[in-house]
Amino acid sequence: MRPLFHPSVDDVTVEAILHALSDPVRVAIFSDIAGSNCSQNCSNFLNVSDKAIPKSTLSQHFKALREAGLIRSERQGVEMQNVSRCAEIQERFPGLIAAIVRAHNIQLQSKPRAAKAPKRKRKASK
Amino acid sequence: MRPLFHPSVDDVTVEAILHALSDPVRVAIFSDIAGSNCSQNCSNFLNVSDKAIPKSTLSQHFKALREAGLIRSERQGVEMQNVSRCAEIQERFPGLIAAIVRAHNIQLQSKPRAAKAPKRKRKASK
DNA sequence: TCATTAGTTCGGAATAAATGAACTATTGAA
DNA sequence: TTCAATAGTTCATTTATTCCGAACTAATGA
Repeated sequence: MRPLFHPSVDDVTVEAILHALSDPVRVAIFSDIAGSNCSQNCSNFLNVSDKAIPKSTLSQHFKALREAGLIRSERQGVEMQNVSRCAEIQERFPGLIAAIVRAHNIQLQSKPRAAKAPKRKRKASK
Repeated sequence: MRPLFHPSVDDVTVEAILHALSDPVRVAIFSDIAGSNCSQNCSNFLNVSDKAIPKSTLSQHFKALREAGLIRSERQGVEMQNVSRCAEIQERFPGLIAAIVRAHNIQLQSKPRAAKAPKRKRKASK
């Protein structure tokens, strides 16, 4: 199997980071990984934000985080260990990750139930 | 014409903000609006990041910024004036917007030419 | 070797974004 | 008032992304 791609920190873009963390599942996963000092495997997140997530979808979410430069994934035996790359990103974009994680926590506290983005209110005419 | 929708600051989500600013055109527009103290109309941005943007697309970008709670748009005569809602968001998510704008500026300085995702195989000159 | 576990990749359906064309609102001039 | 110009929005169609079940790969242990 080809090795997983990890961008150099110099190739990491703000856009990619924001896009990766603009998904409620991914920001929850990343926030968890970044907040723990030990590495986390994927299967720990088969249930995030109170709903089951298919493992193929989970895998894509991890890929998005990885290719945005937010995490580093390394196979360790039969499972994958994921650690955050906060320290590197902090050097390139000081305060960015911390501010996002902090804002995410504030939101969790203010709205314990609804963490989703505002959906379209209008019904499609077709 | 139905009035433009602006979410209450309490309904603003981190996800929506990050999603809105994960697009290179939108973050450029927002950064410009947030950095200037006078309001800006849409047409000022028909050329952003060295490429022409169709006005229908621009309109959608402004809508995205507006519905994420990042800007407030008000018609003034024949044109639309846009101001940032940084102050409100700062109260809800302290430091978030500032960190993103700062990171965006850092990226502009480090890569004055390529602001897009790293698709092409270009030698990284570090 | 085979079974199990953990994750990736593939392919098609569902969803979202980009944009030319048509439309709406406001202003100013005739 | 009527017409033209300007500034944006909305619609409809094309294009790109995302989701997720099924099939696949890699490591481990019996």
